[in-house]
Amino acid sequence: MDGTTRDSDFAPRLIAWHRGHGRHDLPWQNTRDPYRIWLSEIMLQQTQVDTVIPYYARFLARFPDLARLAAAPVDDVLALWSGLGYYARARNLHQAAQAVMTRHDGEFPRRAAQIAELPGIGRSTAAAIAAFAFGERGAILDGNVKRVLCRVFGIAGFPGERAVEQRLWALAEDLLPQSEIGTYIQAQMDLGATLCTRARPACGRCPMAEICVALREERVGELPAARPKKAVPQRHARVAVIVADGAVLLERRPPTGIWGGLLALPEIPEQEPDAARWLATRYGLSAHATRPLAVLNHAFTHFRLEMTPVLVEVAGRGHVAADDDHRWLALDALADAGLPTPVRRILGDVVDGPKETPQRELPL
DNA sequence: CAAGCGTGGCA
DNA sequence: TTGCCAAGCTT
Repeated sequence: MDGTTRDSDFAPRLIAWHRGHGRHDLPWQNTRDPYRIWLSEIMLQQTQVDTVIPYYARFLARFPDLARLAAAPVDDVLALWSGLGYYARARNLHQAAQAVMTRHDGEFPRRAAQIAELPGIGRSTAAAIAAFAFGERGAILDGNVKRVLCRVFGIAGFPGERAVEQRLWALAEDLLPQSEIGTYIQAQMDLGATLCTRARPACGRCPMAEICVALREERVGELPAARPKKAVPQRHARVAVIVADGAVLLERRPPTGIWGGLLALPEIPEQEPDAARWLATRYGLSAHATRPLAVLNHAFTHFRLEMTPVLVEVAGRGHVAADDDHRWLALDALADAGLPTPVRRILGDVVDGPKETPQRELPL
């Protein structure tokens, strides 16, 4: 080696490595069905393979093809997405399916440029779908590729920053092989996910070891540069678990913001100390018992939330209608609803009793 | 164009 | 316990 990393070395090394060491049996591989490939790419956005696998199987069992997805109520789609996070992905997936039915006559578009016009599909995801399903030559730039390129080519700066990202896109385009594009793209993801991992990468087994700038300069631990630190705000919410006839009252979240469009527990305003009075004013229901439930802390990427649930038992459902934004959900049917994870946990505790936490016996 | 958007795993 | 971030997109 002359000490320089040549672009022309990159793709051949990667493709050769992939034959013996890549992943070939993931549930969304060995198909050219754009629907299955698309679904996998959306679920895998900011989400790791092991997390996605069970969701992917359940989703396909319920929605085996694009037409059935398009025809389903969005609540059914959200129910299958419940727990996976980034729920805009599910809403966009559903809208995109309907767009393919109406604007493309049910035929999934074949060109990356057209694919990228569908909601929830950006440049990288469009290129991946076009490559896997139709063999179109195009670059992707996901977290795996960014990490590998930053290390192999010694690129400093936070990859989320515009200038660095533009440089990475240009590099990714330059590195594209002329053929075997699907294999190449999968190989990039596999290398990043299995060897060139964020923590403790397996440089000893890496096909890029001989040409990797970060390895040669002992900067593997520094590249890619970390995201700039930011203070994470702490928020609080008091929520009502209103139970009547074995069902709990859920309220739809606004379309934008956290858990947008999902069903969740109604929030008791901060300035209203009396839960029972709030219940009467807000819903015309009268509580015959209220009791506090276990406080739950939930961490998001960009803030922390302390949820204080209050159990409110009411004699009947009163005049609270099950309109589009309100539903009485049977407590034995939690699995069927699109609920955020902390809400699912709180309701699970109401049904099963709170998880036993090891504690000393209290002296009497 | 930087911020908003979930959840779980791992150090 | 806390911090960090993973097969990104939208606004």
